[in-house]
Amino acid sequence: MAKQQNKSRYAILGMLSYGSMSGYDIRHFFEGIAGFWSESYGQIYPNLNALAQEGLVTKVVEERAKGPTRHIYTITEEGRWALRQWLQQPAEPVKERNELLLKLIFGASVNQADNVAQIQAYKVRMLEMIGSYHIFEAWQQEQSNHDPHAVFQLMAVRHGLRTCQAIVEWCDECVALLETENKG
Amino acid sequence: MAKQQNKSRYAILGMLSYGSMSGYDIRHFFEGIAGFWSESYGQIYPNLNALAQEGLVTKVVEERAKGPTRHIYTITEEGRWALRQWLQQPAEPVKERNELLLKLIFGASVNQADNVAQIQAYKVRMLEMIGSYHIFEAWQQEQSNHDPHAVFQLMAVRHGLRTCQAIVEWCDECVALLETENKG
DNA sequence: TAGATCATGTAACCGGTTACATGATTGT
DNA sequence: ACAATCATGTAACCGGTTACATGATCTA
Repeated sequence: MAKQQNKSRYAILGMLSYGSMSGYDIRHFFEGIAGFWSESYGQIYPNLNALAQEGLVTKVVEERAKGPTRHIYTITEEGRWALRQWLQQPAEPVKERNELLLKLIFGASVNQADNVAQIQAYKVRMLEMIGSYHIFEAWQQEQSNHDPHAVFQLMAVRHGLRTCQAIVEWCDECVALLETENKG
Repeated sequence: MAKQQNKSRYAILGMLSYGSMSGYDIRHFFEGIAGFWSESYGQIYPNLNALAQEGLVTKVVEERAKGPTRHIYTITEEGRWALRQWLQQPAEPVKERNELLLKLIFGASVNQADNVAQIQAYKVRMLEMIGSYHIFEAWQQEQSNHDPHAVFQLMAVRHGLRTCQAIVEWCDECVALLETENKG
């Protein structure tokens, strides 16, 4: 059980529920959504073919006067059904594997400076992400309010903001912790 | 570049920097640390052998009167050096793939109730994790204060606590967001 | 004219999980 | 007697990334 997951399938299917698009478009959406999901071409194109063969999506080759040919995929009724089915299953917990945390619990093997550097770098990355989340949030707010996907995208952004902010505070706590440790 | 990572190697090496132990012990530590890292036997035992062949660890078979034989591994000086080398490299950012968030951005395809259920289940899991973090925190506080690893373990726990708490707040925000959406 | 972007795809590789096999010991 | 835990290991599988191949078009 819990075998044969292939979440890429559903990530692709879900994107096509937004509207018809190409594999290239799908890739870009996830790149833009900054953080919580990623898909590589090596996963997208083969899955798109499989999905088409199973009748969950249809494919139209768009020959254009200028620019390379685009393969536009459209979700079918069966596809929407399969997506809904998956959406209703409880999301399985993320198996985290946080390298920073792993390095930190072995922190006794290195200097305090090494540990602080590691934490500071993490904090910088979080601040950068907060910045891009803010940009997305602002951009999204001034978009059409009638977009049914808007609320859900806002949720994703808020998730990123809240967790990143929590981690920034945690970074400060850690550095303080190391400093008192060194003094006492 | 960035190829050939195999973080399991270093997770194992790091554990052995705490003290000599068996593959079974290593597995259990990560299970207990609740959340931020996991290792399976299918990864531990082969890696332990490879590490031994490279001279980064040594192996002693402990024949016991009672109970199965244990293979106790000890980190060598070369092993400590390799570990330190890795610890000093900046931790590469976690590639998140959060299924809950993925499901949520496709939330327009299902009922409000489905989305709320998904979020509530997530919240429950977070509250459970907060509970186990609190237990670990309390247990750890009353342990020997002279353990050089204690601060670092505390950091890991604090990380878990802060992020989980942030997510709990986020869950409430999301449910509120959905409710106003439905009314307005 | 060189480099970035658009666009599709495949092959190789690999980290990691799951499931299975085996067997002793301890607790109920 | 049965289940759980202790303990080590392997084989199969697979999801996913990286790197490579190809070629058009747009821009500096």
